[in-house]
Amino acid sequence: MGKSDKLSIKDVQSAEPVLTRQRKAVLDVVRSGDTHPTAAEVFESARKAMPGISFATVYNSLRYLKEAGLVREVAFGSGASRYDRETDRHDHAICSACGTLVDFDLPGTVGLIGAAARASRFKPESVHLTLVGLCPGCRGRK
Amino acid sequence: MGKSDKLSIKDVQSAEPVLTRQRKAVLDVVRSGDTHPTAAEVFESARKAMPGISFATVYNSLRYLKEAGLVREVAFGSGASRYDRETDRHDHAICSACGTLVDFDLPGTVGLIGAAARASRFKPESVHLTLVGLCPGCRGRK
DNA sequence: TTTATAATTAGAATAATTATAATTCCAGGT
DNA sequence: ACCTGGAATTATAATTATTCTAATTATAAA
Repeated sequence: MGKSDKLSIKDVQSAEPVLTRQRKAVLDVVRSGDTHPTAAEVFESARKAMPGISFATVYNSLRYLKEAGLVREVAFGSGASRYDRETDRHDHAICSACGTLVDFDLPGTVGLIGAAARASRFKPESVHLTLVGLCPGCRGRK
Repeated sequence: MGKSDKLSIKDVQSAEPVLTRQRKAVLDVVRSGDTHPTAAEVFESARKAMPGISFATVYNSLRYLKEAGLVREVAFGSGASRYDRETDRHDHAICSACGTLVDFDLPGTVGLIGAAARASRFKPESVHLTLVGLCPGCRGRK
């Protein structure tokens, strides 16, 4: 360690997320590719770009980025949480056979937010639909 | 194997779940009350009815009951999975402040299953909607 | 530069879950 | 009844996932 790496961040405004080098590296991993990596997978990839990064920093960064609205945490069934690049609102399909997680957008989902809020008495923030079924691969293999 | 072709009672009933005393105790815990207990909470409650039951049996039973379609596993955000009695299809609302998980049913959700299957190319099995927002309690407290 | 604040790191600690191996339970057959 | 085989249960160990702590380093402000 002991390498002095200064990052000058210009025009930082208090409302904007602070992207340190580590956080940027983590964000880049989540954004690259269309997978939904676990924290462990993010750690492994981030290490290639930044060998000194620690597991704790990956978790800290993921939490920070999640709170900043730059990534989304997706928990499905059992196992580790997965992280999704935050693009627009979207829905998820999960394969009941192999666990594959796929994004798709169903315009009709947002139309249910009002009814969902009324039925649950929650003040709504977001909605999404989850489809459980067989992915194309497992469907053929069956 | 050689002597008889007739099906045993066990074979005939193999499609039905085998509810041992322990599994019944676990099932009763999940069914009683309208909470969504974690495995640890199920263990604690099941112990009152059956002091000798072990944590491993609770996990084994929950997995068994889940595969038998008698309970459902719900993973939300981070922390432990929660278990839901399997009644009818329903949707979930999760409080972004305190983590409260509430069931509700939105008839419109099932209407989206076809479109969701088409968009994702999955063979559909089930759908459900998740609303994230503030529960009535947290809404007032804010 | 000095000071204050915040981020990063390594590793320990905790939480959640699954696996292993020994024992017990129970149904069916002799 | 006794024996036997397979499944279930148990206690415990092991694994996996996540969070916490304390020391260090970086950044921004004064």
